[in-house]
Amino acid sequence: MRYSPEHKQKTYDRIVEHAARSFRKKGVDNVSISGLMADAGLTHGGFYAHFKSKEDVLLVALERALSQTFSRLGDAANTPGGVPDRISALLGEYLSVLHRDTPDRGCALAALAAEAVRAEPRCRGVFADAIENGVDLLRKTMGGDDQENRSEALALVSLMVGAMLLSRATADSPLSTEILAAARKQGERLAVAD
Amino acid sequence: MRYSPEHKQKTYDRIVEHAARSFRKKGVDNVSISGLMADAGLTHGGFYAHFKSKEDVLLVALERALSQTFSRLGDAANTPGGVPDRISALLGEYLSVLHRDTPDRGCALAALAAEAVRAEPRCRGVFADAIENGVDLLRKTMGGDDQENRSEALALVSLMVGAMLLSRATADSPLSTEILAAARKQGERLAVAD
DNA sequence: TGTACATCAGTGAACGCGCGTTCACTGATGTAC
DNA sequence: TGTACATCAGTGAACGCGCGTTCACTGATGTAC
Repeated sequence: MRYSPEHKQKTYDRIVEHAARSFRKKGVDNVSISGLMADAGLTHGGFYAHFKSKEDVLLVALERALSQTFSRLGDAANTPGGVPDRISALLGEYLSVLHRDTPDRGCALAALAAEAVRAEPRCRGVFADAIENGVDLLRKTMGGDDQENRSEALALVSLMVGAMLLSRATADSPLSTEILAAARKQGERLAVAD
Repeated sequence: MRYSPEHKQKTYDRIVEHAARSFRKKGVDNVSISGLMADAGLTHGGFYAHFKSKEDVLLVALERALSQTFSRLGDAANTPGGVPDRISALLGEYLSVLHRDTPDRGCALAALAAEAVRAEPRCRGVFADAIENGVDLLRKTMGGDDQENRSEALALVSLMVGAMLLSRATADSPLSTEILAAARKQGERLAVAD
């Protein structure tokens, strides 16, 4: 079956999209090549026409997942209003119960950072780029661009990712939503105070 | 070989101690029962004289790891000086390059939260207790105990865990130590400001 | 005190299973003439 | 326009491997008498 010129690209995209979701939902080691290909409507052997290894698809899937997350956060931060409103919208989007309960569509840093780096050290470069993107987005949203601003943005990213991680780690306790609310509140304080 | 009365307890402790380190170092799925028992100087079959399953030892190992971490943090916070000094000592202990580079001896929330909850939902209870312990320690260190204080403590725990996670996820980039420094600085601001 | 027996932590072969990867093959479509 | 051939995305059997768990067994020590 020799397919139309853009067919292979479409298949590739389909595999990456399913991989980006599965890895975030199940963790690196609980995703199998067979499962990924079945999700994409294919059989396992064909995987190697697109990727050299499982680690390769992980890397590409992480990039896709992270760029989708930043695109969504950028939209949220584009809300009308002043700096406090925009910061509040961005934090509200990230630190939501919906985000907590749909890790397969959410931030790959919160879902996968520890595992992915263990499985494939090259992930560190992808994560570093993603964090810089997050810092840029936050600095633009906060306004100003001095050194203090960068330190605040780095801490805010850490706070957001950490709160999502801990909220998921306690998902059946009242603590879970309490963490989200506390991170929103203190995050706003960090971002808005001079 | 029937052993002396306290022999079994010693073996159990030895397995749990090695498990607590291996899980943090390698992740849940990359620790094998055989490896664990070999670390403890035993063969794999004997594992089931001590635990019902791999998930059971994970649960116990997490409890041990977390209680060791809090004991160390409590010592650090017991430094002489005022509230800012104690907060600074606690943050400095947690947000250190040493902690980043020795996950097998460090905080299990930063190393394992995402994976462990996926592998064994009962871990959520262990993590919730640990976070409450962290919050208690921070509130005592900050002084005061009103509602705002609790919100600050929850955000500080999230900031600390998130910063450690991201610092490890970027361990070969300049960003890694920048994250640790930013979290120390902004963490002190959060804790000390009223 | 001496002897027979019960205990049970630890051994190591065996189990069924799913994994990542390889490979000979298929067959619809693009290309050469 | 028609025909022969090359391409290569996708198929599915097979590979070697390590896993968690089970189980019949061992043998040093504690207990019963």
